[in-house]
Amino acid sequence: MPTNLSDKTVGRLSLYRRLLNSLAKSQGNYLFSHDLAAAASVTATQVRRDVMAVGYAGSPIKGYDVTELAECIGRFIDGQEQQAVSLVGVGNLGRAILAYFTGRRPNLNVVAAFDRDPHRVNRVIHGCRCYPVEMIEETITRQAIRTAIIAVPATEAQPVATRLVRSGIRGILNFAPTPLRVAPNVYVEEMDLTASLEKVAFFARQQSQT
Amino acid sequence: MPTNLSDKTVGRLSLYRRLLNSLAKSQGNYLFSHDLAAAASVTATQVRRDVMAVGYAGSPIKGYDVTELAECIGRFIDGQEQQAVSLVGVGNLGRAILAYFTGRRPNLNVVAAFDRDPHRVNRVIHGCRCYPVEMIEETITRQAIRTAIIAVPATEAQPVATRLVRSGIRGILNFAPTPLRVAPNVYVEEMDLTASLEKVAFFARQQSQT
DNA sequence: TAGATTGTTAATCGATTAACAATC
DNA sequence: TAGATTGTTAATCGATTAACAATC
Repeated sequence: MPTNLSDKTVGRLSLYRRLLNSLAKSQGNYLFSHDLAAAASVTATQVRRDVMAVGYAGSPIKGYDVTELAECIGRFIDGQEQQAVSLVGVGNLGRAILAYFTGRRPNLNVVAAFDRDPHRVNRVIHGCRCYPVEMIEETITRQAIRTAIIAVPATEAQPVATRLVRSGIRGILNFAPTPLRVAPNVYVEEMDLTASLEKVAFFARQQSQT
Repeated sequence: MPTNLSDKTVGRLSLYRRLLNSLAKSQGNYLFSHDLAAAASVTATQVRRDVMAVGYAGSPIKGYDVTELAECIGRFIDGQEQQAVSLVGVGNLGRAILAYFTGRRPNLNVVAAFDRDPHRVNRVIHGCRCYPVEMIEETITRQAIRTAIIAVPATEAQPVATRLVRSGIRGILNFAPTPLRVAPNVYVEEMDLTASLEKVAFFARQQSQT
């Protein structure tokens, strides 16, 4: 119902859902906001605010029904039907991403992978069919795929992104170490491993000096 | 010199440095703030603010000297000596991370990897020696490593993090899909691939509906 | 009821953006 | 000089946090 959810809120909701599923086993079927907050490393108020955003109401005595809340978040994030994902770049990182997501989210499947290397195409890798990059437009349009993961070298990321958007992609998870410029109606999440590791190294150094 | 740099600022600086190195080849040796801004997908004011933070001064006529600025940022982020990194978890994702960082940053090397699986230990993978997890404390303490990457299953992430911090680790890049709770003097960067992909899928769905 | 939690509003905090005098 | 950019301050924006009445 709330149409404008922030980036961060959606990320936290995704995390809550997973935590709920694992907490339900160890703890009971009811949780208070501070239980969930502790598991997610956020504040209890933040949890209340986020849960409120999906329109689920807890009880002041019992707290939140774990099963119902998880389902409610699921309906909210996943929508009605299954969502197909495509992957461009089946190198070391691309294959690891494929393996990572295989069977992890039932409603979120990588159904098509693309690569330039002739040795990788026309094979099934981690249960996903790998096509040549020339077939990006045709495959994505035909299967009406809206989400893509980019795991190609930095120099190729922008042209690939442009082709993807032209084919109908509206959300991109970008592992290439360069920012993408796309139309404003396309959501891009940058996963810059180099920048992240440098940040960690920087603050680690700073901490150990004090 | 500026002691309190924000998380995001350091990340952008890391990006600028890489962009500068590649821009220097295609463009000249001087760049204006809006050139760098366009490449990094931020505003020119943001670039000026960030550059100012590392203490480098540009010229109103020439702009920024690409080589000098890149070196200045490098000195700032990397510090004086090389920085060693450790990796825990040499599964699909761990190996891809190893391959990714090998030779990419000269000052940032993964020098020790750890795994529970006897088939993976005591081997050299992508140029990095792999030890059994029992040797975490000894190895990290002896080599005075301050930075670590966690790529183990969610259930093992917290105990691994605790051991790492006890051994002297002060910065963690966490790929395990669960938030870590550590002492406040330890910097943790969460890399939650599942949450990121769900975010992308969510906004892609929302965009294509409008 | 008393107590702890809930949904929700108000205050705070920090980062981003806009604006402008100083500079070459 | 005129012009475009710089460093830097002030205004804006948004998210987080704190506070509180309502609820079981």
